[in-house]
Amino acid sequence: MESASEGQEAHREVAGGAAAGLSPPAPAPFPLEPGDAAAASRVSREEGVAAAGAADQVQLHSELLGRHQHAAAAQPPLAFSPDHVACVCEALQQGGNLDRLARFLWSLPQSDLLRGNESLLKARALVAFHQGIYPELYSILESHSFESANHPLLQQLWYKARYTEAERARGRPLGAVDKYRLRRKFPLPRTIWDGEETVYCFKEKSRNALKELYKQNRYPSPAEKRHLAKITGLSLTQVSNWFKNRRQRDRNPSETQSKSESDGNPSTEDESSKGHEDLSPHPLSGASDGVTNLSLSSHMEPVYMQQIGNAKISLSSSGVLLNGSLVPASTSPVFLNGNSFIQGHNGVILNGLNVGNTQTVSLNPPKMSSNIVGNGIAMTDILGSTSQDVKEFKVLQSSAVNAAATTSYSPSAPVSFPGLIPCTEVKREGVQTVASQDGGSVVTFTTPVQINQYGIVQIPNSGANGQFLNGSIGFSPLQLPPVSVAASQEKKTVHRQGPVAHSSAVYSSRLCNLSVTPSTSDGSTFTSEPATVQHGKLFLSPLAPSAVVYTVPNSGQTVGAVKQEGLERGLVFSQLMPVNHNAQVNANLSSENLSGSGLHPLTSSLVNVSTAHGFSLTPPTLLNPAELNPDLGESQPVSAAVVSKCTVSSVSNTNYATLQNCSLIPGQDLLSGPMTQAALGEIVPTAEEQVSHAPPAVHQDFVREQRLVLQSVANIKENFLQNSENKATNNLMMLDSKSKYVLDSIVEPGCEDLGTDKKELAKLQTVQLDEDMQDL
DNA sequence: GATGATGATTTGGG
DNA sequence: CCCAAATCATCATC
Repeated sequence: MESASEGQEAHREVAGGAAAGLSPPAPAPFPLEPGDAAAASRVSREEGVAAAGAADQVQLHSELLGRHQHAAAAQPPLAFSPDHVACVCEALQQGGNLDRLARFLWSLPQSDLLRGNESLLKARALVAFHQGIYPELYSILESHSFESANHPLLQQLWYKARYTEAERARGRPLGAVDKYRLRRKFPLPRTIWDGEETVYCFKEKSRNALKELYKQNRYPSPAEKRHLAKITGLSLTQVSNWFKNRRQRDRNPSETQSKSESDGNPSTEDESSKGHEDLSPHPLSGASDGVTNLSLSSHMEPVYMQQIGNAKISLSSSGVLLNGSLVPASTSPVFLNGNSFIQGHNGVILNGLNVGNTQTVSLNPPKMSSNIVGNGIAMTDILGSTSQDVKEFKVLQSSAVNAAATTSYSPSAPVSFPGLIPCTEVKREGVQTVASQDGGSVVTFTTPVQINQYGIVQIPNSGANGQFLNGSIGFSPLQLPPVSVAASQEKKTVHRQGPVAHSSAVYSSRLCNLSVTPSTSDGSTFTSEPATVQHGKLFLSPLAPSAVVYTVPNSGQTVGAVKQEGLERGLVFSQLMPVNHNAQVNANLSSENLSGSGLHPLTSSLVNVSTAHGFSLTPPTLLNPAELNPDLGESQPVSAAVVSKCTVSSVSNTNYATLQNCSLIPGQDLLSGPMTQAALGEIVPTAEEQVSHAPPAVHQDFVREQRLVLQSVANIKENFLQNSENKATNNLMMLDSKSKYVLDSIVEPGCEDLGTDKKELAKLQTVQLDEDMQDL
């Protein structure tokens, strides 16, 4: 309840909340009241104290300097870097001491170094608001494009300032309608708003994500909810409430609510949203009736959607997701079953996770080929998919125009995913390679593909390496023994931060080795290219022509368990980085299995498969975010960006261990601004990580290198270190297609990760203060 | 202001 | 703890 309220408040504050007059119960998102204990408490303990201390000292320092040098009429020398200033600003902001913040700002030199410093601008905006100098506030807000992390706060400032102005002008409190009109009259500047429509506190994107999952599963598992919450930025409670309400309203046909979502095409949504009244809660309810929805998301391309039997199939160049988790497709994959998936060479992802019983996804030759593979443009974010795309089953043939790659699935033998629920199969009948238009993509399924609920993909090698994808991607006969990582099964709540976060960060930022311990045999199979297993570490190198990784061996999982919880532990395979004739696979085992940490298994299990052999898409095309999607924000999950930036980082929070594609973060900030670190959540910065913020050189190496590395958390640290040492040669990157969402959910910029800086600052200022005192 | 949409809350059951 | 059902509160729109 509390969390719900909190979440609601938080969102309302951010979104339309302003209209309601900013309900007071919840702590204000920003401390406007000096001495706000709640705000102060938001500063993490150690760091917070340190920051506050530093801030105090800096404040004193600046005041002293001001007094001391007043006579000289000289601008006090900048005793600290812009980052330090930013940190102090943050500390003062969080401490709610705006008056002091104002004085601090006032005392700062008009240094160019500080110009453009976002924290400083934010602080100035806060001060302007606090002092009622609204024109200045508006000017600040409109003159600088702020990071999305600061949007909520600044948006609120914007609206509240407008309200206050109007109230003063009218001499009476504003009503909801008045505020609504003001919001319309003074829309948020794009500098503090991503442009995404927000209705009822929920962003359209979030709604779409919820709808997507709802269509496939009206009763998402807790894990799915968590994942959804993560990617939507909503709280778990909100997600649960949403599903609850949605189910309820779907159940009540009485309501006119054929719903806005079903708006145009009720028929297309009925299967999933209506007619399920009798469904009993079941994680696979969506599939329980054999209905599998392949949602489609497409931004600008025509998409073809076909419904065969009771399966809905939506395809798009930007990625399709099946059953559950929305995973942004980087290269236009087809996601089957969200959490874990296998992505083929050109973007076909077959996820083994409970695709459902007896689900058969038949893909019509021509259509499927062009759609699933129609990958050229990929980059579109799934969440960005307009519900219309999905609703309107009409969709149409995707113009393969954009598809530049050709992928053909033509295994000579059935591709089976052992362990998968009975008869779950994805088959492409009428195996025919569709001639790609202008070299477009072609996907051909000659044989049924079976996926198991663990995301294990076993593709019975059909002779010649079981050419599965475009001939360039084959399945090696090699089958590794079931992998299980010896790890404590401690509850997540135990070690959330600290070591866990750290290891996960390291882990994700530099993929190293996968320590696998052949053990339990739950049917898990790992199919991959030649690999070597040494000392519990599995090194899969050069994936040669074929670079499709499958499997998600999971120790301790009951074969029959078709629980999505378990599914989450599967590895997630995604093709994020087509690299020239190189194959790279990064595998990450579930953190839960690996370390028993609190890392979210779902996101912590990521595998990137980069296979470029035979890749026909020209790197530039794929790697240019702007081209892919001009609207992509800096936080968009553009795998290509990684290639260009070559900076890898990771994000993890209490529940998540996410492999972070640093390119999503403004490179400069990442490299230089500690504040960005803060934005990364609970990652514990380490020397190794610092190193991971690799120089451009990494990119080169990365591009050239073929590597498949799997690492277990058990060895994460040491392996990482090893890799650090061998950085020159081992430049690995873990890309996470979900990064964006992770980033989206990041809040609390704070100074938590600036511990070092702050301490140094504190020291510095202390020394200076002492000196000043002595002078005085 | 009326109305519908939507998120949250409460209550009761399993 | 999750769910369903009823209900409340708020928002968005006309």
